[in-house]
Amino acid sequence: MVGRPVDYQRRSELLDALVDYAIERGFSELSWRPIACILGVSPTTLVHHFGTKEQMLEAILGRLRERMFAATAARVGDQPDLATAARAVWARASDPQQSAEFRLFFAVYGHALQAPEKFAGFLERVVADWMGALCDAQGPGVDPAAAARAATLVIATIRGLLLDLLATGDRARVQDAAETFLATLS
Amino acid sequence: MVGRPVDYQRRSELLDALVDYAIERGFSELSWRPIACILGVSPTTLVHHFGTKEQMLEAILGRLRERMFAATAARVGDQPDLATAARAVWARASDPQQSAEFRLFFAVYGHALQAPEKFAGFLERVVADWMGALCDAQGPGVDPAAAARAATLVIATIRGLLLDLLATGDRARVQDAAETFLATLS
DNA sequence: CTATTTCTTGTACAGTTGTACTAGAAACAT
DNA sequence: ATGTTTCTAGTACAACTGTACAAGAAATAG
Repeated sequence: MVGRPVDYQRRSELLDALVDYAIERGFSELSWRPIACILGVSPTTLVHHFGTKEQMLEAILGRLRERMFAATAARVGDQPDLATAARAVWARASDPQQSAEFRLFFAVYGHALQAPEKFAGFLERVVADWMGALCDAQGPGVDPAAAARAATLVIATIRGLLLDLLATGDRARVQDAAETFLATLS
Repeated sequence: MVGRPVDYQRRSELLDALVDYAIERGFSELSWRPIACILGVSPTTLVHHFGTKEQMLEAILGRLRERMFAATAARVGDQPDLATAARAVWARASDPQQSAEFRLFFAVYGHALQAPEKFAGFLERVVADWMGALCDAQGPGVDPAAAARAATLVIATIRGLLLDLLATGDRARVQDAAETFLATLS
């Protein structure tokens, strides 16, 4: 006998709702009961689909990373060089519509830095994913070390400026600095 | 009658121990009982000196900021220009001995971005403090807008590179990028 | 139909959380 | 010494945490 088949789509839909919830309410508000209440299901249902809370967190971070990386990698992939790729990344990152998403991103980042064992998957990819995309954007002819150097600087500067923008909301000053930086790339 | 005087020094010593504890154990492990256990006092003693947990957090963040800013501002103040000031800041920030401190810093930063009301004091100063110091380092003769632009970029790049270094541990690549950036300042 | 497995829910339990309360010890002014 | 205030500790409590368990409904294969 086979029995009722596992409903992977159900889990995937719940996971998307979980990520939305995390973006809205914040990383520190991830408890079974409040989440279940908002999603309109019972806590047991979430436990059934995601196992332990740690596994749920891992699933949320994975899906969040997929979403964020896919949204920017799509823009970066088509760009001819590093400068325009960096502009595309900054354009999306500094978009007010994405601010909640990036606030969650930095909350997870900070949390991960204080519990590296639990967030090894996140920490391994949080830089590497973008490094790959931004090195590719520079074309095959560039010296690998120089490409890595440039990509590292682009990632760091954009993230640092984003930290500033999200903390202060001083868009004029931060955007001014961003354009100064982006101008040095071309 | 006057009664027993308030022991401010006692509170200050406890606060320093609290900051040490937070740096060691992490921002998410700040509960009365575990802290009290490590400090060798009763939870009630902490409640007596710091009131509510929210007030304790505020006190910890304030003392942490004092410590970190004092340690770097001392180095920055004596520097003749922005380039050497930035080098001094980066030298301290990337020092492995300070890694736990900065891990806590970014954990708080991420947490604050998702609860701005609760961490208004932190968010107001997290950029402004350094902006002031780094604008001063450029001397009085520089155009204020240009100075703000340069200071913003220095803060953002250093923090972004630090995020990378703490996440990946790839000191060679990050230090390489840092030197490239610092070279553009002079 | 039956058997089997998944899905969902409600309940229960032990551990942790912040904090209020009580009470004694300690330190001051008079 | 007395009165008053702070300091410290112990206890208690209600809320919340993750998660285990039991039971019914739903979906499949035979």
